[in-house]
Amino acid sequence: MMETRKTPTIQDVARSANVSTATVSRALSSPERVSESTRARVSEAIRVTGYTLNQAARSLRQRTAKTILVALPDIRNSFFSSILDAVEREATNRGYGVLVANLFNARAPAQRLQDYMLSNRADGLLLLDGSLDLSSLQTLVRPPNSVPLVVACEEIPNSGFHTVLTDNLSAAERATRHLIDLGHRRVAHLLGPEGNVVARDRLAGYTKALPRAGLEVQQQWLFRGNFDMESGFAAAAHFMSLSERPTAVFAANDESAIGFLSGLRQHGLTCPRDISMIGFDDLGVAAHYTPPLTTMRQPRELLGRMAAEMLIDILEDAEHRRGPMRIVLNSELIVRESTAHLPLRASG
Amino acid sequence: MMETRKTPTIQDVARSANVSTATVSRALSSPERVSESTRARVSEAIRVTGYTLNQAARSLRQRTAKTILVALPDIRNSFFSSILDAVEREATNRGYGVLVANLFNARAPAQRLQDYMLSNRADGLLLLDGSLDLSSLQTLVRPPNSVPLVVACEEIPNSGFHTVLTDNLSAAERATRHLIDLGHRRVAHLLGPEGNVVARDRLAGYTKALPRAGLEVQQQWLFRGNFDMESGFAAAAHFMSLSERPTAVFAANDESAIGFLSGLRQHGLTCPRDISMIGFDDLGVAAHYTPPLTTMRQPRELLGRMAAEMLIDILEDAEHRRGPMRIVLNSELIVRESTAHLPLRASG
DNA sequence: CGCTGTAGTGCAATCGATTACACACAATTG
DNA sequence: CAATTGTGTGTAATCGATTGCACTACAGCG
Repeated sequence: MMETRKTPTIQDVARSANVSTATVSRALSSPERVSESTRARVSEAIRVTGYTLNQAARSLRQRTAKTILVALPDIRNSFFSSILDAVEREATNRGYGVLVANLFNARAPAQRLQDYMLSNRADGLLLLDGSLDLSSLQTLVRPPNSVPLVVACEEIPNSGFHTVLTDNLSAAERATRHLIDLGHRRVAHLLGPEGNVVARDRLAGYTKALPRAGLEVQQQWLFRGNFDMESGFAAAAHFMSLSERPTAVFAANDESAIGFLSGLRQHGLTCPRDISMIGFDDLGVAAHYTPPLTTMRQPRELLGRMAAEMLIDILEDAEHRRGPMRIVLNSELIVRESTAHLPLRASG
Repeated sequence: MMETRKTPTIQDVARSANVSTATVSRALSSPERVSESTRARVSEAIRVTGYTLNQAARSLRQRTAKTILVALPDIRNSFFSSILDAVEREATNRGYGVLVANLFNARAPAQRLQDYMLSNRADGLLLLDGSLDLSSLQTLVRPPNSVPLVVACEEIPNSGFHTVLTDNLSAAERATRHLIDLGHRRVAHLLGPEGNVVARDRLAGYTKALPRAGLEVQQQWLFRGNFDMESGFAAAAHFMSLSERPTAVFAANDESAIGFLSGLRQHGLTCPRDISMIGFDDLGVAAHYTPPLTTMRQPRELLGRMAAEMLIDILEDAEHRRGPMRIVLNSELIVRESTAHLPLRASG
């Protein structure tokens, strides 16, 4: 057989098919420009030589890596890993690779992203973290760098970046109203991380729902949280120390809701007997928690897919002058067993 | 300022520093080979021009992508996303990018990996999935392809591949013994997916522990499972249909354990009052489940880190003739509240 | 002084694909 | 029939960095 000690190149294919390298290249990337018979010869030669494209060479010439960079605050977070999953699917379908950058505890996140993008390793950036410095992102996005960027899940205010997210404010309002509709009047909110835009919107939704029911926002019923179980767990201790305790809590996300319930359990309280709890996200575990968690389901798969679609559309359409795009997806109330009518409560 | 309409290249830097491109390149990759003063001039020129390396060009020349490919069965699975997290950390520290390939439901997984690897997009493959076809992997690993490969978490029997995993068999044995030590004599096992090596080892550990306590393996106490919550949930229904019910279950992983408990709850049974349950993995949610889950903790972060280390070590040491490496990490029993002494049970 | 060794640098080839341009030939048109 | 258009292919430049080889200058040595 062929005595190819090295990876076969397009040259080898050309030789084997008795055509020029230009023809081989064209047969690969624009088959319609090559005659039927030549195409067949090239295909056969590729088979015989076992040729595979050298992506580095193509990238160098075309200034395109066929790769997107997904930057996320924390891969371990089940919410983000679902998104990543959807993004990877869509990207793969469209022939793109997915490079991941975990920003959690990273030293200079913006710098890292910049290095990645400017070194031609990725063609576009999908940012799932709203906490980055606006000005360094703008440096990236504006000429001469002109990095294609889509922000998903989170949002960067006043940035004009393309964005895909869910209706956090209105969903939070609906979540809160769900509790109110069940008769609860003392409704607390377990906050997301300070400074986080999503957390801010969910708080805003909560804040908006209360007065509509004639209720007031009470500062001591805004529990500090951080989107993770530990912070929810800690908030439960705070809850216990309150003289006048809420009968329902709207948690900024499922993880913190679960942490909170876990903390409550330590103190002998049970959900929904002693307290109603609604979360946000509908993580996989929400349906199987004890009790199954009422929550606002975010369409994670859709969100990830649309974000990837948007970014790749931008990449493949060099003339994207259609202005900033913004897609808002709707969340859905999933009622399970962690919320109950107030009158149904046995006294604690 | 500089009227650079295009990304500055090493040529621009060379011109600005008044040296040759060769010198600039050396200043970047082997600074000790360049004089102090030149080095300073180059640094300054890089600053002035805003130069960033074109990774594609370097890859082409050096036949190195500075990237590893991580292939996993399902990113959404919290276990794998933790591993991915650790891998990403380690890779980043060592200057490598991480490309992810989600194999879940993928059409031709082996083919996809091969395409990735042979197209010079990644230098090495970190495989977190043991279900791939051995022969296609061997094609990849053996000359002339010679793709550096490390298998982690799972294992591919008789493959001779480098492997990092945990002591599944002995850990499963300890888990089972924990239940036995608590006085349980009717101990069931919620299986992992059929054909999965890890699941097989955990079953083997379970099978080994029983006779040591004078117990027999009962076929009807081996519940079908699939490492996910849904399968655990379904297994609970099967459990309920049993005439003689076990008093304790060792689940092949936490997810299925949670699904099982969730199913049990639907039937009015409570853990640990009616049944003791031990899981495997110690997912984040295990500590905050109701009840907090007793489980075998796998050192996920360590495992991910070591796997990445091993792979990158191999990549950077071309002469790795030291034979197949195999690292086995120990799992740790974490006792929480889902397991209880048999005598302490109130009758169901 | 002449010889050798070494540090520092430059020249130019190279990695493997893409693509602008040129060209040959066939088909179509006025 | 000449001119024009179109189709299919080849030649060679190009992308941007790395690196083998050659060279200079100077230090150390006998």
